[in-house]
Amino acid sequence: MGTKQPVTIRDVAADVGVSRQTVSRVLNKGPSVKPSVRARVEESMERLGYVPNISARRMRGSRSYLILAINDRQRTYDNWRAGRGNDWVDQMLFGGMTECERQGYHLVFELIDAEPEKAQQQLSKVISELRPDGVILTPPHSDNAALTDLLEEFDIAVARIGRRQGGAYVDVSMDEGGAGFEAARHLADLGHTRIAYLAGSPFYGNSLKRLDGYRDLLRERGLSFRNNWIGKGDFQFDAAIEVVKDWLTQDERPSAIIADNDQMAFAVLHVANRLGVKIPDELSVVSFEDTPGVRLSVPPMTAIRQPTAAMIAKACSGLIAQSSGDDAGGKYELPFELIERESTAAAP
Amino acid sequence: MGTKQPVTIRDVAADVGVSRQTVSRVLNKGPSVKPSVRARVEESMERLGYVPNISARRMRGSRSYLILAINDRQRTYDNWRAGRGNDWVDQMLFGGMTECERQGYHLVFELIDAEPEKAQQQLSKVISELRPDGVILTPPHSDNAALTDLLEEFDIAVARIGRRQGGAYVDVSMDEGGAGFEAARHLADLGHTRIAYLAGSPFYGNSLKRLDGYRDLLRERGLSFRNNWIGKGDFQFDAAIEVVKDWLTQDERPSAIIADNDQMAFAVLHVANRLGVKIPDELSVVSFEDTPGVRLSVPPMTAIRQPTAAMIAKACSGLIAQSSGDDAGGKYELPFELIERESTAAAP
DNA sequence: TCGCGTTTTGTGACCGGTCACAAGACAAAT
DNA sequence: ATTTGTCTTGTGACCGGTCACAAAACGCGA
Repeated sequence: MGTKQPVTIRDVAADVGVSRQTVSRVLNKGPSVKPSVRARVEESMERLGYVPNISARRMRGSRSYLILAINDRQRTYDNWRAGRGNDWVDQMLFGGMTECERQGYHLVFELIDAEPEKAQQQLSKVISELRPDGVILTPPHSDNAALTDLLEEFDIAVARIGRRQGGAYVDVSMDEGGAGFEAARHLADLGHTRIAYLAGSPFYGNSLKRLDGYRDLLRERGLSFRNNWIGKGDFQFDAAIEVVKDWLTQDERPSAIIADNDQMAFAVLHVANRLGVKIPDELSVVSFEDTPGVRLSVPPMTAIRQPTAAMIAKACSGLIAQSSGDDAGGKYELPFELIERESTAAAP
Repeated sequence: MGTKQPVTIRDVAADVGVSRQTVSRVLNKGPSVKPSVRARVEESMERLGYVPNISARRMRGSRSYLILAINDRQRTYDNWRAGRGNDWVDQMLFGGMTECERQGYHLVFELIDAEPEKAQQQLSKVISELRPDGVILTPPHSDNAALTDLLEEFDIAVARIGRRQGGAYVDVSMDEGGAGFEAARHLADLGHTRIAYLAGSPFYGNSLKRLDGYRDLLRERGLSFRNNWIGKGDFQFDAAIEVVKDWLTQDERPSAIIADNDQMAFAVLHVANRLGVKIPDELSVVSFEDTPGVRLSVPPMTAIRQPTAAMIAKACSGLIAQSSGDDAGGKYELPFELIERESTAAAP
């Protein structure tokens, strides 16, 4: 019905009796404003309910107050279609939004295809339309050099989730090695000495880091390391099934298994159930991926939880700092969380 | 490194040898452009890689090409903190993004507190900053009249998810009555005659609609309706536990239970398991909420799935149409899906 | 009191589009 | 050939901020 007109910077200027520029300076916390004037302007902004128009600021100004978060279209589609219930986006939303809001920014999500050609084209379009101050790349886009190159051309700050090395980017990752170490330590503390490890892929850096962490713990505790207790599961349910079946039918079977992702952890549950091996009484399981699946399994699984919300929040604050001119890049490694549920217990 | 300059409307105009306005007209698919000129402009836009700057369009123009989707902050926080893995946001993201992209729009998510005072204030701020063409209100905000009033004042189109009645708004909901009917029919078709119903809240309209649907089916099939087989679960796990315990320990117990939400469906599983009642052999269960929890339960549950992605997509297209001037409002009721899993079987 | 450097404030142009309106082109009618 | 009406195209102002630069006010020593 009504057509409420928004309050502009001119309204405030007129109200206080100063120029637009002075109001603008107060707004941007610029220097060279007499404290008494600043106070009067701030009071007026508050009283009139002035809120700067983000589009106008973007125009002549150099900042757009927008952070763009890029997600993989296919994965989002799969989550939607299969109803797998990965809550990655929820976590991003909460972490990113909270931080952006705190700093007067807005977070915009976009879906981009993983296929390199399409990805570049789509990103290029969104960039031109929105001209965000920073872009957050999530896996698998974090690894796409064509995208970072493109963003560099446009002189837009970049944050990559799950990467550590290279470039003047804001890289936010989790301490994967520490997670491998911690998962194993949790089991060792429970008295386990026969700890097997269902590895993901040797081509995936983070997977190797976790495996190293596991090895370190074994060494530190003086536990024997057996090569055939490193299973090649390749992140697949089916492949893991075979490996676990093999392990559990040996004479001396492991008393605990660490799985590099949730699908393989499910495989452990599946085989154990079939073979009548009780979890956690006879076999403990730790997953490296805390998706809803492992939280709701029977029994609910002890898992390493990736600090997704915190990582996105860090990415946002890093990007905002960078586009404000201060620092450039920055590498952050955030702590994980080991969530104890009911799939781990004292060694039999 | 590089500082790639974006292509502007003037670049295209100069390239083709026409005025800015003509290019603008082609861009907006306006009338009164000679076909030959239109073609040349389009070719030039394509060749130069021209993409209109959304901020600039917003300035003088009346459209911002932004749709704002409002989510409840608390619920998002809970999902994050508890890791419950509700994939609502995933679904919204996929459905909304896809539709917006198709029409050259962008979707922006914001978190708003449910508390009326805060909600108004926060929404007002975001509106002033972003000036979106439309806002999607999701529960519980759909029911907040203060918000719709506010948006009307600003002359911004509104879409409400999960509402049906009143106002010149785009209302998108699910056929709740049909869902209640269908859940019961699925069971009746399996030969069940003793179907109990764990009701949610009598203060929640959709809850009542579903209950009515259930009643209709019973009447249509000539099945006996028993008042004490309508359980007051109030959407709570604990309350449902008591009701179900009572039902399953009676002489003549129900052979099937419909639960108004996933928490209560879990309660059924829990009690049945404790009492040694086998699901689905001795008792069938249908849930009204298809969250990851019920998909991953043991056994996975048959459930009514809300078409969240489709609802948001519809909301977006409705808002875009409305802000383009055509229609106003519009009430849409989208079909649900009954997903058969392993918690329902032929009556014993 | 004056001069000079520093701090504070103001002015006009501008960002990249769209709006309102005017002007030009062209075909049909007079 | 002139008029009239419609279709097509162009012009200048403008949206709401920020930039670059100029002007005014102030502080302080000579």
